[in-house]
Amino acid sequence: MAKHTAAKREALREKLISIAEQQIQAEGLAALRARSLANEAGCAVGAIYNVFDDLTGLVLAVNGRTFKRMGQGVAKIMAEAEESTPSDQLILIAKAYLRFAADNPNLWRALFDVEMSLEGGAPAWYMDELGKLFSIIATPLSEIYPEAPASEIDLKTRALFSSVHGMVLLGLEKRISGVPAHQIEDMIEYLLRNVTRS
Amino acid sequence: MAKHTAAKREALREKLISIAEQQIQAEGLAALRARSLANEAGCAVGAIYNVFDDLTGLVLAVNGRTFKRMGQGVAKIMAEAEESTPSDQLILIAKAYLRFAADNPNLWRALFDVEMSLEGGAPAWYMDELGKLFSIIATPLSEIYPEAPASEIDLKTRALFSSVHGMVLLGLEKRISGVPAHQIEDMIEYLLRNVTRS
DNA sequence: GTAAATAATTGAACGATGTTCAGAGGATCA
DNA sequence: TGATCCTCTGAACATCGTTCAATTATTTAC
Repeated sequence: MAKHTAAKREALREKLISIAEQQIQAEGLAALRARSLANEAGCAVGAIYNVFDDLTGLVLAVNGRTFKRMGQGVAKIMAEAEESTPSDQLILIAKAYLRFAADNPNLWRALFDVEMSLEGGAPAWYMDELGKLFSIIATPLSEIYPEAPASEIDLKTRALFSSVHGMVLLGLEKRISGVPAHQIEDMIEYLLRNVTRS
Repeated sequence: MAKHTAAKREALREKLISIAEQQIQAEGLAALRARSLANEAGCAVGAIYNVFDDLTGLVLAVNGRTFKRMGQGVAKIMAEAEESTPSDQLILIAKAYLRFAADNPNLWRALFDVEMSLEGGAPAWYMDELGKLFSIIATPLSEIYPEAPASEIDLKTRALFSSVHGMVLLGLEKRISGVPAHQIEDMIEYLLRNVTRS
């Protein structure tokens, strides 16, 4: 049984991620507490630091799950929309993004609120996941602008993703300029319909 | 001299706001420390709480200044662009917003990062300042859509502001998908030019 | 002008927080 | 079985925002 400790380690890791996920979902990233995590996981506070560098590492693991779920949701929408026009596809993707954010507000916010001060920025898989999302957007965009070079498609992709992100972000933000979800849908529809018409 | 204490109180208030403003500008909102503030202001930590409810109150005061400066910057651009087409005006406003954010990244971020958990959300003057920004955007939009009812102009205003905000936010975010400032300008130009063409 | 009342200021103390680390305990391997 | 390694423990540490009894300054009342 040479793998006993490794298995226990992995079990604790998964357990902590699940508990943190629940906690963030229920109370938000800012409410995450090391002592409360250890309590619910049935371990000592120090054990957390044997599995993760710090709480940021744990949150990044939670975000990995969130990214995966979000990616699956968006990919599923795209699979169902093979026949639609590129413009409709973009709108469907954006609405799927909105729906995910509206259904998982705290987990979604944690994707962008986590403190990543150390070193050169986000970890590689973070950028990978973002890249996947971008490439899903780039596909219909390439159909709309068949002559455009890759650099231009990339710029338009970033522009559209950032715009939709902004509408979702501020639209869901109750304290600033929050609006009903159907209004956010209308905003998305207005923007994308007008940008992408030829 | 019945006003001595009130004057001193106001002086300390202004001093604290200025110091906090410097600190946020230099090191970011997260680096603000009560003890460091008191040190630089030459008072005890407790004195801060005689002038502000808590550090959030102080940050809100800093944000008030920031909002004012930003509003002036945008208004100045609009004054210079009376002759331009509505579409060009929108682009100039957005670029002024970008320039302000790029020139004052930490103060600009503090506008949205400050924790406003208490009660029903942002203070009234916060919404007022946002309303002013919205009405500046609504003016050229009303020219582009002269037949649109107010509710529709409002929706489009929110859509465009949120979109530009998103592009500036993610564009300036080094760790996620940061890009050179001129690329953000290109993104803004692409989006607004295409949305607003008739 | 002086005494009483009111307000501001102080800084040690409080309760949290994330993180660490010496010691204890269990797993692994020769 | 014994030696070695790794993990786990939880008290201790440094730091944070915030409080509050005591002290000092200012204002008011006479």
